[in-house]
Amino acid sequence: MTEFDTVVTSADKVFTSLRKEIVEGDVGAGAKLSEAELSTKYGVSRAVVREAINRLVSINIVERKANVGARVVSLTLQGLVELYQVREALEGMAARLAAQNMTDLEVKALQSLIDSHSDKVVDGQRYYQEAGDVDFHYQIAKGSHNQYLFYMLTNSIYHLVRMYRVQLGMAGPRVSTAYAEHKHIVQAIGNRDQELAEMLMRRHILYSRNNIERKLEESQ
Amino acid sequence: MTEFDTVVTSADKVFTSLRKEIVEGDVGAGAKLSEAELSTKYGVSRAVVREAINRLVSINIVERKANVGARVVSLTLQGLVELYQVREALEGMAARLAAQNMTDLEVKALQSLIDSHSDKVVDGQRYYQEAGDVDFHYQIAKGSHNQYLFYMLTNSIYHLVRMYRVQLGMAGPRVSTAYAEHKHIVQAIGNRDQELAEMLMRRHILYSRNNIERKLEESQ
DNA sequence: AGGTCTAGTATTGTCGACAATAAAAATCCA
DNA sequence: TGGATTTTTATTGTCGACAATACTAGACCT
Repeated sequence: MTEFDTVVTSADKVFTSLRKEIVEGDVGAGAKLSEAELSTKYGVSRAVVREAINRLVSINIVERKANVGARVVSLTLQGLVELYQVREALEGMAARLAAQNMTDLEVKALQSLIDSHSDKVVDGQRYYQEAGDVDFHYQIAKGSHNQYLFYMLTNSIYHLVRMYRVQLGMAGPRVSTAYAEHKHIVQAIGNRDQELAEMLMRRHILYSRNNIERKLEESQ
Repeated sequence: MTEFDTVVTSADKVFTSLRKEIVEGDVGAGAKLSEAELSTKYGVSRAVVREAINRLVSINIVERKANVGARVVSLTLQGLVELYQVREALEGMAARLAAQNMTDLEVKALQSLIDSHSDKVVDGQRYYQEAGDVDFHYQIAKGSHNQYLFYMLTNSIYHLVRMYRVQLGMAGPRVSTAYAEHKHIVQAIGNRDQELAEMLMRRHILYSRNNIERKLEESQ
């Protein structure tokens, strides 16, 4: 009766569940994914586990070697750098397109989002929760009005980014300064300044990368 | 005995074959992919066809609806624009990174490539073959020394781009001016000018988009 | 006749079993 | 004893059959 009741197959469920476990670190980086094992764990046939794993491969969270098996990707400095370079390119474009294509209503929603999420104020500085950061980037990706771009960011890149952040224990260090950066980006978008919006977003991601990079280096 | 004899499974073969047929237009845009039909055609079980189709989905060449089936994506102006926006972002970054990371040897190879591929000279202008364009972009993607970025471009985006070009009959119009643009990009990379390399590459792709966009509009 | 409901059909989703491959263990030979 | 070779074992790749779902066509009601 509902208009868009998206059909969910069991492979979908296993895929979503596994993705969460991997991203949240319950299944560690580099861990092996045994088809037989998982099929008993989830109470489904190997075929659906296989399909779920293949989808994890397609979003670059898992690697598979023929006749050998699938492993969760391992976190490396090189991998982190590459990921953030791609992210910088794509989110920079997203910000540019958001400045161009967002409706006035969407801009307003973005502004109120950023205000509402600056909850805690300590020492005169506003502190973010991570959820705020996620929502912010999500809305801009959506505001690009580019489905393809939105799809790439939300289905693959954000999960990989979160995997790095979670497993390196980035609970919320840099979040204080992130707020100011977010605010400037929103201003640029509000002014329909595509050039500036892209530039600020790229800087923002670069800073974020430097921060997490430091963490990764000291943990090795 | 060979060092890297990559194992090829039958799903790989079906995937590669289907991808070619789709990109080259032998299987038209919007066409339905019946699992049963394809399994008899290729002489394999439905399972391997299914896996191949799933991989085509992950490349964004095919769409699948649960319990309904898979169809080749249809070519639309909107889709083209979105694709080229993503491409502009990624290849711009690739050019920037190439300027930063390519070895002197790689730069040399790129320069000689561009010279060798300017075969035909008509009316004092050099004309490209399409293969030259492909090789050019491929080498820059590789020269970024970013595996992740390289993977995205060569496994998904380039195929989609080619699909649009082939099915719209872009044999080789704009190729004359493309040569000059390529040459400038190579110069910027040779000078290790990241900023300029990125900017020129983005322009180059923008021009290319305008060209193909015109073609799509008049064909509808 | 128009629309709704029902039965039939075709296609996809899921399953368990078998075949093929690769890693591990055991054997053989210098 | 050390290293290559064979055998074993465990895991993935492939298959055909069955179950579940969505589209189609027909019956039924008002």
